[in-house]
Amino acid sequence: MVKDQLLIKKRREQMIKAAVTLFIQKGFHRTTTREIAKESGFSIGTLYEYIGSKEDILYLVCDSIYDQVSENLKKRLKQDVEGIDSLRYAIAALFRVIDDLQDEVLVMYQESKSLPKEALRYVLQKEFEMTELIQEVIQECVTKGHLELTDQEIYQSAHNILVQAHMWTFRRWAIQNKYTLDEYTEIQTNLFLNGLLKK
Amino acid sequence: MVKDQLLIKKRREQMIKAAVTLFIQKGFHRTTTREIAKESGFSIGTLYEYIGSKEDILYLVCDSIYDQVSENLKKRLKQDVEGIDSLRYAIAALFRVIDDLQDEVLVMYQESKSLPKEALRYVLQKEFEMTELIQEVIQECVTKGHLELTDQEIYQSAHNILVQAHMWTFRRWAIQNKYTLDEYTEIQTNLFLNGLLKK
Amino acid sequence: MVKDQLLIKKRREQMIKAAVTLFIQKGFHRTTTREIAKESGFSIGTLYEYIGSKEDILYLVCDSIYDQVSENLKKRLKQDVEGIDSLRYAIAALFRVIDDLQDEVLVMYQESKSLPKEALRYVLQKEFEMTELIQEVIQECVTKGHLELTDQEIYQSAHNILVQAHMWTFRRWAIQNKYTLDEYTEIQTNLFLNGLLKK
Amino acid sequence: MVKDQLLIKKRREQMIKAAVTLFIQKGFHRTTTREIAKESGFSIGTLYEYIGSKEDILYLVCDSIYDQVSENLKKRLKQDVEGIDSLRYAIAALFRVIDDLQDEVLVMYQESKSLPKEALRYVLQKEFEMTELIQEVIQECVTKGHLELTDQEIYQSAHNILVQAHMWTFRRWAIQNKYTLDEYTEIQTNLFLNGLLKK
DNA sequence: GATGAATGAGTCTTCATTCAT
DNA sequence: TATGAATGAAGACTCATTCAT
Repeated sequence: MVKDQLLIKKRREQMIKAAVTLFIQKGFHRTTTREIAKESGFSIGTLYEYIGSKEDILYLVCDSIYDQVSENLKKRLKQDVEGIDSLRYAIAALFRVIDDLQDEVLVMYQESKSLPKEALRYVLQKEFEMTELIQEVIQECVTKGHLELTDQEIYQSAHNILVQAHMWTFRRWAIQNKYTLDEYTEIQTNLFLNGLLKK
Repeated sequence: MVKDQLLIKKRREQMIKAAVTLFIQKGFHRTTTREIAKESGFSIGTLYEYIGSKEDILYLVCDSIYDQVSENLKKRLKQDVEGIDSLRYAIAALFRVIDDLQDEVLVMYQESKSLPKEALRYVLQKEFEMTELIQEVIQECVTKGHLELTDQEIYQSAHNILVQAHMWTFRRWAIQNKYTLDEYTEIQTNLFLNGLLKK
Repeated sequence: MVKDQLLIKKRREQMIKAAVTLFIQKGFHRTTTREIAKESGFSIGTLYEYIGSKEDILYLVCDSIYDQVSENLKKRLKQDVEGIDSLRYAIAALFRVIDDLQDEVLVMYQESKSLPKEALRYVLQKEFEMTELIQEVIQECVTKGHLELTDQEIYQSAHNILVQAHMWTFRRWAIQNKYTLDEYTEIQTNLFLNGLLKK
Repeated sequence: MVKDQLLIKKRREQMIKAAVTLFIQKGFHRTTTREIAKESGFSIGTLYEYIGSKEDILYLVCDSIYDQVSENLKKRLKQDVEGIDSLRYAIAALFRVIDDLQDEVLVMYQESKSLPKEALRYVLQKEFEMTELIQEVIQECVTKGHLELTDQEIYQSAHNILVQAHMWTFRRWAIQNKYTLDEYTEIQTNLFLNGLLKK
């Protein structure tokens, strides 16, 4: 196996990019390691200098996607917004991040089940942490008195919002030709908030 | 190919049952036709008397699941409930149906993407029709003045409800150990309705 | 896997014959499963209907050779010969059997080390049993008073005789162009016996 | 390719040592060049500065083992022993040398067949020369009248003795847990000589 | 002289599908 | 109708060897 850490990083990025492209087109199982190597720009031998098995690629892909989503989301959440708008803003931010990484997210949604058990657990953990980011924003709104929700409702709302973000990709056939991302964001935010605002 | 229609039906049901069991355990791609034949109780030769290719099995499975969900849901929706409760009732019914067919729904969620294009279109069409069932219930509430929603909101709400039903299965790792189906139903219904009721 | 036991036996015999031919020529590791299939007269797919892995073939080969050697030897040992001649006869019989199965024995000598652990143990056990056959003949001569040997000497003599039989194959480059099997048998018998006869 | 002869010698010795260790553990074919390089303490690139192909390593190993055995044996044979004892002594010396280089000898026994033809011939030549060393000792005993043997018997006896020495390694599973090297030496010497001494 | 990243031919093995019985 | 033996294309992965630095 190759030693140069920088090279490893570079090559793996090449692989991940190639893999996402191919997984989108044909799914994980129908994509061959040779195809990934070719799309990555190197030989099958070289591919295996950087991974141990085909499943490793799927893992790298999932891991990288989470990191990207997470990083981008955190970057956006830093903005200083107050009150109920902080939640509005968070939802919009999340939706936008997912929209930007649409293909990647879709791949992860469809293929992560093929991960070996241990890796799957790890990936689910990341999904959990992402949900918590949203949960915290909601919690803050509740704490500050802008929303009135039970703990269970907070927890479930966070999951709902995340799934609604993912929905934008995995149900694109039903949604994306109906409205733009901005419209979608507004509709979902309204549906969600109108019921939660104190009356 | 076999001609006796009754036999065809019987054999296909055997296959579908076997396939669902196996797809749940190992996914479509990791399940072999031989395994399906064995689990079905007949030989690989016989299997191919009733299907043309492995993908046909996946199609049969998906088709059958939709029919079951659809049929069960329609049965439940027949109940005569009035006003906003009709929607409450519809949500509960949907959630219950999905819960009953949990494994099947999960398989469809995870594997339908492997369907050949034509078959996928057909299956999505069924998903559409299912959404319309919910949409109609919402629409009725709006028409009758129990809810105030734009057309887009109606459309999106129907999708949301359906996805929330599916969520109960594909996010079970995060939800099913938190609350029972009844609790889940109540939480989701509250979150949804409290915002939609006229104030 | 194929069910018809008779067919399994037949196919495996084909495989074993093909494998011995090839292993002799190029050794186990340099022989591919495809070559074995081809030489056996069927496709690679069919080959794997009758074995689980390449190592299985080696095991089948070794097992079969032992059975052949053993069977042939036992057949020959049945002859009714008395006194010290029973030993002379046994040695000659053993040498002849090994000579008949020269290639097979050589393969086993050179390749059995590549057997997976468990299989190796099993094969060594068979080698042991074969040695015991010789040991018994010697023992009988001692018991009857034709030879005077300690237990250790009996044990070691049996091993020596067996190795001398194998030697005829694995040292053929030094021996077989010097004398015929009959001559070899006589020389070895003399060298061995002349020292053991009571003086 | 490197030119410094001293360095070549040093590097090759490192390689041989590493290779023997690994060949013992896993055999020639299952050992990779990378592993040999690593165990040798240098890179795969460096390895190929000192050899042309993997087979070269096997050749170096075999050649080196013969040289060691041969050298050690000759050293021991120098002792001044007279009469039949010279043969006793030679046998003991040979057995001891082989015992000292047990692993190496075993490797050679099991793997030399994988040598390319030309190299194999060369190695067999060395084996021949080694046999001749023993042959000479026996011949001397015959010439001096201590033993009475035909030429063929002399030739074969030398081979027998050598194979008995090797047997100590390749049949260790049956012998080494029965008696010590000294006991083994005594048994074999007795079995051999008692028949050859003039009566 | 030493390094180690890159290569790709070659290997074992799987599995959907066919077809004679 | 049912069976299951036969097929071979295709896939994951290995490893001896090269060569630019």
